[in-house]
Amino acid sequence: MTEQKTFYITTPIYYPSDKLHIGHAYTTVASDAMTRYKKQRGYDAYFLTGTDEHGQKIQQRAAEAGQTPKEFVDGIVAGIKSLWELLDIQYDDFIRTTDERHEQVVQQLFQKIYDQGDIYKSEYSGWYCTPCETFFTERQLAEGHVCPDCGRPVQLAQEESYFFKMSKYADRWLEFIDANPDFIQPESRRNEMISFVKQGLEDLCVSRTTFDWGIKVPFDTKHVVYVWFDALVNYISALGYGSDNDEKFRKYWPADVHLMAKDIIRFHSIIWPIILMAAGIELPKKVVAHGWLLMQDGKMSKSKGNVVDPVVLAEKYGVDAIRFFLLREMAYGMDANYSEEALINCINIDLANDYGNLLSRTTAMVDKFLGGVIEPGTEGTEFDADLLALAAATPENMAKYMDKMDAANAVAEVWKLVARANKYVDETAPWALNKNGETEKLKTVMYNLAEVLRQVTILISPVMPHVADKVWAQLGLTAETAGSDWTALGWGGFPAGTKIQRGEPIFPRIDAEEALKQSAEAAAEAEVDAESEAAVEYLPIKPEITIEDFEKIDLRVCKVVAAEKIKKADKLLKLTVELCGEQRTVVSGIAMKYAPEDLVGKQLIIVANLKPVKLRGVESHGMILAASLGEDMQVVEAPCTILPGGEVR
RNA sequence: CGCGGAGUGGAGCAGUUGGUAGCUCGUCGGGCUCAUAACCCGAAGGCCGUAGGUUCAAGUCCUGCCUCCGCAACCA
Repeated sequence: MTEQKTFYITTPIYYPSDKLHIGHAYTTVASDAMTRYKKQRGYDAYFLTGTDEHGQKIQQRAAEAGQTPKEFVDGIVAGIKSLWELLDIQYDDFIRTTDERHEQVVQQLFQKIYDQGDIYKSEYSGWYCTPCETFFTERQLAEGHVCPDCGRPVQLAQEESYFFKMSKYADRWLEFIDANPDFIQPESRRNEMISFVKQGLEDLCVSRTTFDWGIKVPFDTKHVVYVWFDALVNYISALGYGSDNDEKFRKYWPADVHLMAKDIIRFHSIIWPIILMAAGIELPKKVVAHGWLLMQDGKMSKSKGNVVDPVVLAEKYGVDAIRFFLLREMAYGMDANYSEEALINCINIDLANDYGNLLSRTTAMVDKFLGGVIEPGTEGTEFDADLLALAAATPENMAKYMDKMDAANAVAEVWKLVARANKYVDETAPWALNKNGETEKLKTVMYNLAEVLRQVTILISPVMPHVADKVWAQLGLTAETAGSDWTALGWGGFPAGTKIQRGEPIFPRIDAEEALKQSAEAAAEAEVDAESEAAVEYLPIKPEITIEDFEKIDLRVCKVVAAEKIKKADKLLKLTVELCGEQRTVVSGIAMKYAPEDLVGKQLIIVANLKPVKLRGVESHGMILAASLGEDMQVVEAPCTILPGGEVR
């Protein structure tokens, strides 16, 4: 007896510092649909998702919320799990990097790689620029051995760190990629990664000492393991790698697909494989990057966040519709535009008009013409063959794309069959057959339509897990009689003599105008909320200083005589200001709010005795004062009755 | 020259290994009446960003340029 084939798919583990958005939902829904599809085809499919809970940002966020990091992530993880429940995500395991089973494996791997000499303690971390608080490698330094950012001298500084010898594996990586052309998908990403590695791989710093919310380096507990090293290991730790019970690891590894958005392909296609190489573990079979869901008017913002909150969408339009839309719209490997209008369109056209309506008209005709009973007739029509041929080919057509992780085209193939069936209704004109008493033909036509509906519903149920039950109810079937996997797809599987049960439309059309109006109102409300929320986000008051401290700061009135944008810098303006009878140049980060011409002639306040610094190549002698709260910002204008040079205190 | 992506009929997109430019929506005209104002057919509408090059043949390969969009950097 042959063993059941396995299929192991993963999403990235999500970073719970914020609410998840619809992009995360896409990755997860796609993985879920793929898993269900593989199960339908008889695979032993295993689907892993989870959360990546360590790191400085989490530590900070927790501190802000007045919680321990663990308390903080526990709260968010609960939210993520309920979102997945809402979206009907059936994961087989949910790993958290704070799970003990995970931490053990990370430490074990880190130790192993260290023991074999591929992780080493660095004697020096590099050249340190104190004002910039940044380390640089020899190569990054600017001409004259100075800081590439500010141009000031750098010191040879020692920060103890552990490094992973990635460089050593670059050639092996390239060979591997060469031998496995399908490893990185789509191909454009593959090329990108190859050229990245060919530029030369640096050893990777894999430990941190500046915070402690992480997994301790086993042999040097001052250090915590770098979050990506930590996170990537989840794909095997979740399977019990290196534990007493590594049965799942032996069964499912190597993973068939690591699915993710394009921004983290580098970690998955370069760092992760090299960690595995170093550890002597087999590499995954495929790393697939999908595109981003772009918001209609730019990127997602907090105030709009509410509108694209998957929870809100799912409640408003239904989980099946959201899942269908996500998978149908996102072209393989490309970015897609999200808009609520597109979502509504997709629901009305594909689901309501094409699929839902096919069910309605079929059940209506069976009801009216045949007393509600579906059974094949003894006579067919000249149009049957074409319909049956497409129905027979559709599963394979769909599979061709599905197996490439191209859900959008896979769905499109199924929809060709839906469209064909609608056309078939027109061609055969059952109402005419009814009128002419051609009952046998009529029965055949209706049977064929019902059978197409059954097939389509089975094929699409990995994408829309709830739809089948609704369709079966109207067709007079159950999950058992209709079948649920590919073995049920043979033509003629529809039980003859079934009595149908007409019902309400499964996908009612949506009044786009009305729905969008509602959303606009909700968005406006959310914006108000966001604003009041933003108002609450005051920066904390800094520690007390003395009047002597304050007197060190020399604030002066100055007059702007010239202003221009600094190229290659979105936020910077170069101002020429006059004070005390002299002119000086100041760089100010206000270009997002002010055009150069807005400022000329204005009297502003300058910190006059600030040490000069070079920004984007321009020397800045001082700092212009500006008031800000959140996104809002305005320069502080000085009274025009005081001449430039007048002091402010 | 920071990294990357994109420029195809009104809108949103497909176009695999180069060989008559397709799909969905919208528009117009027609058909049907079973159905969720749904379904079916037909039509109009494209110098495939631009300038060159390779080729018998280029949306598809090569080079330059233009425009747009993300990310990074910049906030003294």
